[in-house]
Amino acid sequence: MPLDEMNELIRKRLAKLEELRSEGVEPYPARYRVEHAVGPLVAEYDPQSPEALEAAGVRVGIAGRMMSLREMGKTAFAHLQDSSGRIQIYVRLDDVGPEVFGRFRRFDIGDFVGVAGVLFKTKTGELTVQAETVTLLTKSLRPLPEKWHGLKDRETRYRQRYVDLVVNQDVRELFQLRSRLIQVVRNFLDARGFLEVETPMMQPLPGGAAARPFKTFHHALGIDLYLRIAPELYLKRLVVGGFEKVYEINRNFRNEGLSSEHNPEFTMLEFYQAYADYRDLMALVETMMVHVTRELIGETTVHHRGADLRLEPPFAIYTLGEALVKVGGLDAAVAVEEAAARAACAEREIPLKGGETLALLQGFLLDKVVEPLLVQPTFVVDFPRELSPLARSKDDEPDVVERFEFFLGGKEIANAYTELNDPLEQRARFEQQAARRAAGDEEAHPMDRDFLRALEYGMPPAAGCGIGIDRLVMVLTDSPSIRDVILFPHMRPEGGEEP
RNA sequence: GAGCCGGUAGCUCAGCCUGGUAGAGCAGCGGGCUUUUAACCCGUAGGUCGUAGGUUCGAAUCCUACCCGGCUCACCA
Repeated sequence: MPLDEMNELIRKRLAKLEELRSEGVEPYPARYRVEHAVGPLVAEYDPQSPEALEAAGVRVGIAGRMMSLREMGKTAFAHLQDSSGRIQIYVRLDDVGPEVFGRFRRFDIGDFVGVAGVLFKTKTGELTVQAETVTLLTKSLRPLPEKWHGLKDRETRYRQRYVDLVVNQDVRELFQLRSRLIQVVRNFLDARGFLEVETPMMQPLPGGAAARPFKTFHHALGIDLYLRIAPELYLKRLVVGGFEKVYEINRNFRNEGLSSEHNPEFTMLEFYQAYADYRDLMALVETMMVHVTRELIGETTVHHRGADLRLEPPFAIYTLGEALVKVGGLDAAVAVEEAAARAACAEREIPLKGGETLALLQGFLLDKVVEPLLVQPTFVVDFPRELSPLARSKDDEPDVVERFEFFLGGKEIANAYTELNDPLEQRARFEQQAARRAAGDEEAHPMDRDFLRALEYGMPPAAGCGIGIDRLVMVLTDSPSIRDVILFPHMRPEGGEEP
């Protein structure tokens, strides 16, 4: 038995389990008829007066995990928790009889219990189920963390999220909010005629972003495959195919460092709209952000790291150059001169290898200097073409692309651009990237001939946008680490564990 | 990858500086208590002090290496 730590507490519970079993009580019954969820019961009956409750004689049947226990000789109080809430139960020898009461005395905190009984209010006014019978539904063998201080150890909380969820209500609520966020976003896009699609997460060529991919091998085909770093090139193929509004919400995988803002797999929303440009998507993102915030927070102000984020349109818009100078407080020359940008990087102790272009230096400065300052909702537009191999240039300024990034709470939340749909131009961009790759830049975008073929058939003018769901949840829930918004964040495996 | 901080009972923590062989609360166990709610009262049990070495008569405590986690930095355009 893999109960590795056969400590005294677990042995005691195993002994109780065997006792109950020997008395004919099945400690792991297959099913139980649950009549009521706890939350709605509390909502409906807690406002009622004790007298009204008694007169009504409301019979209920509930089930849940026992989270506390106060035994008093011939009676006991406990709290039962189900996914909708928590309610007190009152078990009395005279009500349930000696046999059931004797069994109940061997129930433990953490056990799943079914209770049938009548609602009443205690002296202190707490809505309570006076049990007529109690049924063991699952015997718990491991003790839960302490009732008062709970589970605080971050490592245990992340590794054993199931315990974290049992014990910490705020954690349950956070992940419920995350789920609702995705639902709200789906509804938002569905209502505007977008089609949700699924594209490959295993790709022969990892494209659509610049990042190191995870590599795997398909035995039957005898080929290497890469876990996708972005769905972009497949979603655009669908626009070629005639789906004018598409989106996908799912995981991207990047084989890079872990930090409070990076998990190797993370959730992206990407959406594409034909006949729209990046300005149209800016308006859409602005509307979406306000809508999502209202739906989830109930107002348009979000408290995040001590600041009040006001999600009220119109959001600020800066060009990259303006952001560097006006927000970042950098010398105006960094907008146009490589030497000035280089000097600014050196001043901020941003490590350089030498030979960086103005565009690359500006990218560094945006990330390091400006991004943390973009706390209120802000769009930054006009990125150098060099940093955006899949984006369309501006007609009057070919070295700049029609692109925006959206920042909130000092984090990059969204990245969008008018898509490059000129197949000849796209081929030339890929060739530039290939040259960089040949020069040793492993993150230069790979040449994707099938994608070019698709563009050659013709992709209508379109714009696309990616939104980092994890980071958005971090902002909305004021979470300091991405691990707090991912149910099972990646960690180094524990040593000596079974498969 | 580097620096700093942490790892002691199931959980939350103290003890470490100033070495003498481990403590509290909760949870557990036994007893009492038929409206308690951090229930209460009496009693009781529970530990490879992250791992492995070293120094020492003696190590949770000092030293070294390693493991795991957190934070910061680097990396991540």
